[in-house]
Amino acid sequence: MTKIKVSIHGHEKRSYPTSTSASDILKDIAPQLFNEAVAVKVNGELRDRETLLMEDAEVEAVTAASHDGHDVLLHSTSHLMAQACKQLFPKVKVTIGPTIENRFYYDFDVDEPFTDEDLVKIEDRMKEIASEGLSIHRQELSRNDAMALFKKVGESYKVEILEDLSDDDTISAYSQGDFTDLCRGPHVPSTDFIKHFKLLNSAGAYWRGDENNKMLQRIYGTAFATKKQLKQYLNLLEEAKKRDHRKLGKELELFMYNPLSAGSPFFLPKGTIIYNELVSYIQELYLKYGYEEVISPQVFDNELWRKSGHWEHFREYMYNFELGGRDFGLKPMNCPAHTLIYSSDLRSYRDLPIRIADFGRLHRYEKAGVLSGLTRVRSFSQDDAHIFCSPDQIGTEINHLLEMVDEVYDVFDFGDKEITLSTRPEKAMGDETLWNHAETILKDTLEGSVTDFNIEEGEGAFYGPKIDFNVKDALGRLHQLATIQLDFTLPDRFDLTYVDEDGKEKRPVMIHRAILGSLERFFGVYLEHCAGDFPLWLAPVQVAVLSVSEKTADYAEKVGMELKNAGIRNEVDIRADKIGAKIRKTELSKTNVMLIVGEKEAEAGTVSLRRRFLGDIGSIKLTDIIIEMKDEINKKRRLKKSQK
RNA sequence: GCCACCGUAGCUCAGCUGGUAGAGCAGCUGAUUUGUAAUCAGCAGGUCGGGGGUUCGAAACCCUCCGGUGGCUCCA
Repeated sequence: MTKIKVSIHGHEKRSYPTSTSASDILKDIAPQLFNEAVAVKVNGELRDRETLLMEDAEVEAVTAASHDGHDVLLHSTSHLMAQACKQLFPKVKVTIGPTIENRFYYDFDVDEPFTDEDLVKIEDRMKEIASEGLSIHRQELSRNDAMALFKKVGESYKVEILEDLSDDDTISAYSQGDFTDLCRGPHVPSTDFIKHFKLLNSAGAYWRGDENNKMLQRIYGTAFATKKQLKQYLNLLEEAKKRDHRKLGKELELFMYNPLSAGSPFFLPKGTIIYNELVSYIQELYLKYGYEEVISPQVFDNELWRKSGHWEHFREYMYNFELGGRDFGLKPMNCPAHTLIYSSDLRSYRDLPIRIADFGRLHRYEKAGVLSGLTRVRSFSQDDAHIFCSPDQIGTEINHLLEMVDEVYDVFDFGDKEITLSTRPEKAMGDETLWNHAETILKDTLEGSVTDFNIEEGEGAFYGPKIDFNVKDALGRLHQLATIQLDFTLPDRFDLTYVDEDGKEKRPVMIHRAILGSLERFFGVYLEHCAGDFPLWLAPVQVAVLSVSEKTADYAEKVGMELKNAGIRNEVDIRADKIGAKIRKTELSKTNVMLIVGEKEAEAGTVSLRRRFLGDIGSIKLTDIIIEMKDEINKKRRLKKSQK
């Protein structure tokens, strides 16, 4: 019998007969890992634990604690759900059941949509099957055999999937008890590895995401290796619900909606203060980074949109109307307007780069079903700007932008960010040399100034490559905010030129960029990130002045007036309530600073300072606290988590 | 747009299988004059999302419209 040499990372090499399973080797070399391993990696490739080894190999135990292992567990849980579902509803047809971040789903073709009670039933059945400890087997088969197998059991979606595969593909099916599913795997060795899971919700989903296809019923669920992790994840979902910007927006009176303009938020006085602070912060940066802000029209003759290509590509999202025999469109983007500004004058290479910024209101007719809070709206504005530059200025501009993005995310306390460079797609337009030139510059610039970034080949826009920034919020969720997109087609469409050193007309490159992105969406994301606890510079009410009794009402008013004169937004509460009640009310409004004034303070000309998360701090001179607050506001300091 | 669920007072919600609406908070009025997360009492407040239908009778059942929520391929 041939022997193979196998090692488990961190352990010595040992010899085994060929066709020994990874499982047996694990058991032999590292029994403690054997118990935990949901799968193995053989020479770095993720495999079932029962994989038979045919040659020398390096084997790694994969536990559910690792990302890969968790993925295997999630995927196996989706199979378990499909099995339970088939048992309870024999008529359902299974389709696909992949894993997503911390969750899995499975789509079923079923006559009646699932009810909440159905989910409970399915979950209960899953628990039963799990505890049976059915072993999970992989079998590889030819495409024809697989087709025959799934045809026989009436799983037409699996047959459809098989039709798309080629004869050369390795085709595998996994079985557990009475359930067999077409699946690439790998899976956990048996159903009792699946202990801590929960079904979350169900929803309709089109087969292959195409609205022309049949509507399937999708069930989402999650699973973890330990009860504690599952609980943590469920807590995270709870926390997310608590700080949902729609809920906070209502509670803190920041914005509202009305059915008469669905998808278009009304910013209330408090929300408007925040919105305007965001805008003026960005305007400060425009001064620093050399941008020129403009205000451009809201409505254009559709001739503009035909020329820009929006009519062709974006028409279904545009608000259009006819007046006086002319067709008009409400602008969904600022870029065409900015090209008109650019071409309104003769431009020299000495003028470049020209950076035109615009907070113009944009309107896009989003489908009714996709509207959501501030994150998906029909009316919004962006911290939008277009940079017109020569091809050899691209690198400098990108560096400039990376610096700006860093500065902004630091102010808003977004620690981690993920950067993605998307390159030339197949249906790209524009000069290929220019594409290559630009991509090289983008790559080099990113490499020079950023520690880490992903490249997504072929994911760029048809008009140019782009860099996207995803930030992680306080709950670890990713949000795409900033984007930098090169555009090689719009300058062509509008025949934009500049006169170069050699006296010849050249084509500028256009860079679309936004840092906060949509202000509305950013507002929502940031509101959830800070859970409504705004730093002082953004807080709609920066100070609440509370009188202990009506005896000090006049003094409280005086304090409020002095704050106002110092430019500090404040509210004075002189109602005949007990101080405890006023404090409670103010705490619930998440107001950062409270100044409590009683007779002692009135006599001494001081205020008693109470800060959110810190509580009673004690008496302090009003002039001193004003200086401190002004400093905190000017420096845009934020309350650190550690201060809580 | 499509599927499911939801829409009751300003807010959060109760209202069982149909018998013509209720609580807490907020609001208003009065009393209390208060020292770091809720003082007491009284009053007022609702086309039960809109429209249509079934019924002796509809917040509840049916239809329809409006709005909201979760979703609608990071591949078997």
